[in-house]
Amino acid sequence: MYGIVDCNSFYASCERAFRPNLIGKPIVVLSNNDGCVIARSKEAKPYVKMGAVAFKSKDDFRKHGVYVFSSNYALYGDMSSRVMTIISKYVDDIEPYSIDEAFFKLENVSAQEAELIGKQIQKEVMQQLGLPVSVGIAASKALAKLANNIVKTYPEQTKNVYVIGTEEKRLKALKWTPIYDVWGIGRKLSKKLQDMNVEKAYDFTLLSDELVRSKFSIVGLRLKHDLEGKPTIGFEEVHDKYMIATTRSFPNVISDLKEIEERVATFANSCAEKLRKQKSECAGAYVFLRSNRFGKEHIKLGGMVHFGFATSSSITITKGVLEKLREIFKEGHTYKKAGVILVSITPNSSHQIRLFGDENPKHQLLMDTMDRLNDKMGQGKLKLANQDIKKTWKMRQEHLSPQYTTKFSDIITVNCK
DNA sequence: TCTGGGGTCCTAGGACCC
DNA sequence: TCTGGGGTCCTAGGACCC
Repeated sequence: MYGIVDCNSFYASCERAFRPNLIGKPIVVLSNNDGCVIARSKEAKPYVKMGAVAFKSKDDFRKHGVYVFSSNYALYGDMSSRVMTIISKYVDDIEPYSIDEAFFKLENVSAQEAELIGKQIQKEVMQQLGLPVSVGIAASKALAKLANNIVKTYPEQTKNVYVIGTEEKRLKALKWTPIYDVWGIGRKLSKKLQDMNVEKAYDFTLLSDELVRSKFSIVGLRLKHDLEGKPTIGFEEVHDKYMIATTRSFPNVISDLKEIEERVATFANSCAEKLRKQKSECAGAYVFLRSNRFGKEHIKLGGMVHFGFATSSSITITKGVLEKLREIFKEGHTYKKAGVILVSITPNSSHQIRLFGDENPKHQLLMDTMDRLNDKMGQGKLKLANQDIKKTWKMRQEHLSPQYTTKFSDIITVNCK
């Protein structure tokens, strides 16, 4: 059987785990730059829409006593890995799917046993981390997702765990689930399906394989089979990232190339650090620049750099990216967002040596040293000279909570009487 | 003043190879 | 009169997910 564990309102729950006085209170967590709402506790859902723009919602927050947090990824990332560790103890295989979700596999268990395991996971995560989770279990990943939706809708009746263990339950679940709630059916596809009179997940499974294949490609067909209870969407082994990106919006628009270069150099450097962390190299990078998508101007520029060999050197990557940036840059426009995306990523253990034009081996030593120093002394202590040195770009984070679990100075003190 | 960021997978078409 | 077949790699774009 396949299962999925999904943390409820994960970011909001992480904040609450260290602030018990917020139990039962509405909480929202904002995106980078405190831009918009990306997580809401159950209590906040009636008052705040997902994606609500923070500066426009201030009055609403005040009116309903909503507690507001900036996103604290050091905290969420650490809590996430603790959740994953607990799940691993109970299951035969685990596939972390996102920061707050993981699929798992159970071999040779009955529906009753599976439910018991689900309950144990739920209980231990709550006890050890104070995080509420929903568990869905079924014969395939898509059905497990469906079961999870049922839990989210009926937390009391299901007691946070639901198993689709019989054919009868499978059909009931399919007939209950609107097509737009099916995992893998987004806005575009649900519109298309509704035009074909497919309202429920069940209706989708009634279409012929040929029709689904022709209209929704192999992806749609796999989903259909998964919903029929024939597990088709595979269990993915954890692998290194195929793509690594650092992209940011600027607080204000920028039109000066020099300023953009500084920012982009920092993005490239941050990508290179992530790349080295996963022990990979890349052979290319994409750099892009674009205007404010809410403004009058609509300009999107971008270009691909090929390094000619696989590298993880910040120097090589930044240099290539900046050259490409200068090439694509157009004077006389205002830009709001830029980013760097590394592609053609391969493990550094299989580095292909080039007869001509490989990288200077000294880069590797220098990067190792930089990484070690930055690890020890704090991120960004050592930078490349083309990064933003004098002017520091700070993310707007007016409601940031402490790094309770990853920083010695932020560990909370508990008084035991 | 202010509107997020980071990923995956698939398809179609072009260029090329034998 | 007729004009093969099978394949790879790359890129851009679209759809989706959290």
